Amino acid sequence: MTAKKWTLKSIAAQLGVSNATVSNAFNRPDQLSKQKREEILSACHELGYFGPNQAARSLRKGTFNIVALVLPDSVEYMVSDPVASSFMRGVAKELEPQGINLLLFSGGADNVNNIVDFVDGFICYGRPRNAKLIDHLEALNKEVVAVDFELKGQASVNIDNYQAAYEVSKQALAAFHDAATQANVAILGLRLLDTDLICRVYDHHLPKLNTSIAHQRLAGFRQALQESHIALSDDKTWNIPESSERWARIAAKEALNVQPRPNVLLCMSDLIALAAAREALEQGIKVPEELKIVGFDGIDEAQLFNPAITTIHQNSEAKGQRAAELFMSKQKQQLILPFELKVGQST
Amino acid sequence: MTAKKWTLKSIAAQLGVSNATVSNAFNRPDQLSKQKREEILSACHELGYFGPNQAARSLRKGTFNIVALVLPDSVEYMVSDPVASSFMRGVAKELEPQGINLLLFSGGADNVNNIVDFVDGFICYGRPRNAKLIDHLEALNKEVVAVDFELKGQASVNIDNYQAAYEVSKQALAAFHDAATQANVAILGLRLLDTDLICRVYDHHLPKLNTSIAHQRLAGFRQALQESHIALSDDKTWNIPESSERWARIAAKEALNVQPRPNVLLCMSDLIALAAAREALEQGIKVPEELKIVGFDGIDEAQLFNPAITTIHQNSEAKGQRAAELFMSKQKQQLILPFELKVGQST
DNA sequence: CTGTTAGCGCTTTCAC
DNA sequence: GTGAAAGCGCTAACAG
Repeated sequence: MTAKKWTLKSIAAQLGVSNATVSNAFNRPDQLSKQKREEILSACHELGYFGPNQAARSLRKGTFNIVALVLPDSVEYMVSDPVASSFMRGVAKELEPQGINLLLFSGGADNVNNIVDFVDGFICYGRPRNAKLIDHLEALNKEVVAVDFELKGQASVNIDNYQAAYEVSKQALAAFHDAATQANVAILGLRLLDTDLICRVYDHHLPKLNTSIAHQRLAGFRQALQESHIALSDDKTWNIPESSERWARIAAKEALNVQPRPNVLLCMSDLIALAAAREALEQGIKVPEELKIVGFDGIDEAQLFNPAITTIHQNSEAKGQRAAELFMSKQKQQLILPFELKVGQST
Repeated sequence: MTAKKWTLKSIAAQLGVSNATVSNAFNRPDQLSKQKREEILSACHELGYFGPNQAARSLRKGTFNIVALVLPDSVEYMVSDPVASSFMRGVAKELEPQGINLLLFSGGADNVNNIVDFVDGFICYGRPRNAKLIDHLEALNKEVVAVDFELKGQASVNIDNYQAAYEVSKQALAAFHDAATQANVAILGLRLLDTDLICRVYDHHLPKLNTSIAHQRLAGFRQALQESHIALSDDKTWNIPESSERWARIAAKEALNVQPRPNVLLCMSDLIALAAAREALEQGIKVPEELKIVGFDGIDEAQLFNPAITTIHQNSEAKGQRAAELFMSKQKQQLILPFELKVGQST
């Protein structure tokens, strides 16, 4: 016996009251006596009417209790990244108690037309891969919070990636200060280029540095190198399209095969640093004696690794919470969150 | 200049055609000439009308292109689990190309009222923590796919957890076959009990074994022990509420402090097995010589660990894909997926 | 406190 | 091919 499909109207008729009364019973307790309200609610429960249809309600009110979480790329890329996961956890932690649900959306899409009419707004985690989508989001007439990048006229949450990268590379280079050996640096970059390829990033490939985290970090690395008078030839920077063990291994192999072999690896994520460290150890290269490695993010696995990876720790969960708060407050603020240099045994 | 907010009606007026014509231009190409259609579409684009409002359209049609992914517990618990993430990746991989979006929903909720009117159905990853929700989902008049558990009258995707647990524990016990030493087994269980506590699972705590994966695995472990004539006293099984390093460590500590110390640890997830292995190594216990450890799931990290964890590998991504396929096909099938015993160095 | 009603933006049937 | 109109299920304003 499939339950009869009630509507507010039909249930009102059944109960012998007007539909406004039923609506009020569910939405505006102050509009009717407490007793009547409970009478109605329990009668509805009895009959199997669980409240006003949310789609219709939303159409009327224009609010949805759904927030779209826009991921940098397709949903499937993202979920494997522990940093992104922590971020999501933070967002959910803040939104769930408010009865707000999360809709996952791919940053690879051209536009948000399919979902824009179902959501109250967007939290955008990282610069979407599809540039069209960015324009679209800027033009949008809905609440938007950008995380780890900036969106004209919209709120944002960031850390100072430039400064963080600067500090962590300083740390990596410190050992060479008074030593006989010269630092020989390679950079394993994450999404420096808009491509799916693992490849070297020659200067002529690289567009003008923008506000993406990859470019900011690169600028920080370079600044540190420059201050230490260390040259970085333009065939010593790699692009990795995705923060995964497999891809990072390949890039690490390439970098470690260069002669003379680099003795410093600046990595744009801990996952990359870990992969590089594993590769090095497998090749019998001693870390940190023969090779110093730094990462970025501060994931648990990198701290548990032996040697623990020197890195920039950022609290992704807190970042998610702040982003959600910002979303709900509707303030168009630009938040800069703190980070922390964590010195491990890998430098 | 915020774009004027067009509606189908207003745009039709603007273009001097009827609203049916505009609607058809977007939804039913066969209802008007190709030329007229393109005329209309490009005029709309020009004016900044991106197509019919999806909320209104859904209200009318009753379809949404949104699927709710119901997680076992709050969204924040789940995202950190690599197995769950792979599953999600599989689902997304299948749904995204179809233009179907994923709405995340917490299995801790009482009911799906807040979202049921926005989605075409539910993919339910693991038995929801809240039992009320389960009843609700069974009664629902929408497409539902249950994963890693069963839901009366609904489609489902599973592996044979009982058999898998049986096989992996056989493997753990193999070494004791002709050896002088007796196997001394402890079980680190995942969500055996409906509680947030880390605690021993005495027989009188444990409800009748049900179809949840934890109970199925426990039954498989026990069967293997029984066949090998190994007693398992009822104070040697632990409940861990969540598959995380931190919680698992605590349980592992407890288990390893028991005198005489167990020499076999049957763990219900790789994350737990990893935590146990780390704890053991820190205590100077040799794995596998003094302690054999097996896990469950087959995550990368456990394979990269030294010693590699013996485990049951299941392809979570494929599981997600199959679940999504099943959802779209609307068949009420019960799928059983294969698994694979992976023998590492931990046994 | 209750009942009536307009209308959120759309799809679809029906007559033209 | 087009246009008029009903209605998806609801909320909120308004009059009683």
